[in-house]
Amino acid sequence: MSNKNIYGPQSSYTDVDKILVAIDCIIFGFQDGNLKILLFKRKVAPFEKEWSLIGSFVKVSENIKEASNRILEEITGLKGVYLKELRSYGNVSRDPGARVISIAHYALIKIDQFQLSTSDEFESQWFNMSDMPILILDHKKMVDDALNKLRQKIKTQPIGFELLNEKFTLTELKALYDSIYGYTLDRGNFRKKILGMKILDKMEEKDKANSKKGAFLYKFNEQKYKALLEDGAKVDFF
Amino acid sequence: MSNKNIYGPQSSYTDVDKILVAIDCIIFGFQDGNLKILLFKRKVAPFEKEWSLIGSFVKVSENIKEASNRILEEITGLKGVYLKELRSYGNVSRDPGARVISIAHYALIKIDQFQLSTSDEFESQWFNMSDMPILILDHKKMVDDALNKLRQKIKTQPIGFELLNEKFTLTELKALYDSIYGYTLDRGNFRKKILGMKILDKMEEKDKANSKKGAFLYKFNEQKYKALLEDGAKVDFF
DNA sequence: CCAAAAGTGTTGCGATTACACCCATGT
DNA sequence: ACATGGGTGTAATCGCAACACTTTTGG
Repeated sequence: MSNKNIYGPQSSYTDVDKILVAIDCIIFGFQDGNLKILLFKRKVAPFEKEWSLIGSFVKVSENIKEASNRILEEITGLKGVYLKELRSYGNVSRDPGARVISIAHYALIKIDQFQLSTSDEFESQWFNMSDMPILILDHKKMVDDALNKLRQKIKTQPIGFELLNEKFTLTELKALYDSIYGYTLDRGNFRKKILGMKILDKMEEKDKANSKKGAFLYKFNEQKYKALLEDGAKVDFF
Repeated sequence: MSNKNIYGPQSSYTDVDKILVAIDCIIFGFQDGNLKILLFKRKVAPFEKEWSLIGSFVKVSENIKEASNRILEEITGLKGVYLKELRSYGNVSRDPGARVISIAHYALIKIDQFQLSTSDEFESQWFNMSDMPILILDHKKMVDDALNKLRQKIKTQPIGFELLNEKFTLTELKALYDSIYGYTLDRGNFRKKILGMKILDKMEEKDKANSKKGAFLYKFNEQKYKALLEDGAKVDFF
């Protein structure tokens, strides 16, 4: 058995293959009770007029984290967006144009604070998860994987707030969970549990957009949440 | 704002950077009640005689999954090993030798079925997690991340069995969880819960290695486990 | 006979579920 | 006054942690 390809005596940095590395972003948003995804229509061949995720190649001189943030900022104009690595997609044949390894990332965006790039270079559109168009390459698989990751992660980490405005009602928060999970939680139990965690600050104001009575607005309190974790409490959202 | 770097009209496959892509493997094992990791001593500069993970560069002609399996087979001689992507490590300065993006993978191995490669090209050794040596580059970070991933994943997926022989005692299984979590579970509650799931088949034989009375051997039954999932049961190990 | 590991039983508490019920208010 | 969404209360149930108890057998 030869170990020729493993790091070791024979290995060097000069006689090995270099490969194109890309970042593709699954951008999630939430509006009107629906989880949404931001997609882009390609204006040139190949795949002209087809829908896809947004992405870019990684430069030799930039970190992966820098590359992913660069893309998101160029598209949304927002800095400090919630952005995490999903996983890599590295099949030889995944992109007929060239051997490209894509490291997919997913982002959670507050749609209200977001406005599409004024540049008209790209045609972009928010889609409900339920009526997404066909996507190029393996982008559909990336979206499916990202949604599963989101479902899993939102159970144990307070990331739902990344999709809502700073101030939100409990009804909105529950609607967010409902739309991500794809089924309906119990109203009463939801508010008891979430309020019981004491990581939300109640505002004075009410939001009367959806009811005559009006619903109190809340803010996520990161300090209280971190204090919880320090205490070694097991934090489980729904 | 320029979108020059984003996929689009100006983008092409020819005028962008190519980068070295590597796989590094965190190889876990379990023996004598201890979670262990397989490390390798480099025999040449740079980092001569220092400990590191095993790895290799990805070839243009091979899928990432193929590359990771190739590495593991060359080292362990085993096929079909449990092997999953951890995440990518892509800082520009992580490897002083060159810009290398590493996609770390972690493997779970049944140590008893494993024997070190007869080749003496590499010096390798199993270490308890508690007395690992200093590792090169960002390999320590990779190991820490892999351990956290393992702790998290073993709570919801039946992957512990990958580290044990096909037949094992409940005491061994509990010791595995203990060593991964770093604290001790209650004996009685552990066996009640795991047996209650009905995904283990009890053998006729007993293992008398660790007690006069002898402990029954069990096998993981994948079919029963999958049936559980089909039923939509929420499966939680400890 | 007794130490030591394997295996079983019991009890109480806290979290979760599935509801039912009140509140405020714009039309 | 009533429909509608907001907000609260409660009883039954489940799961789990803690801990005590029994069984087996080699030395």
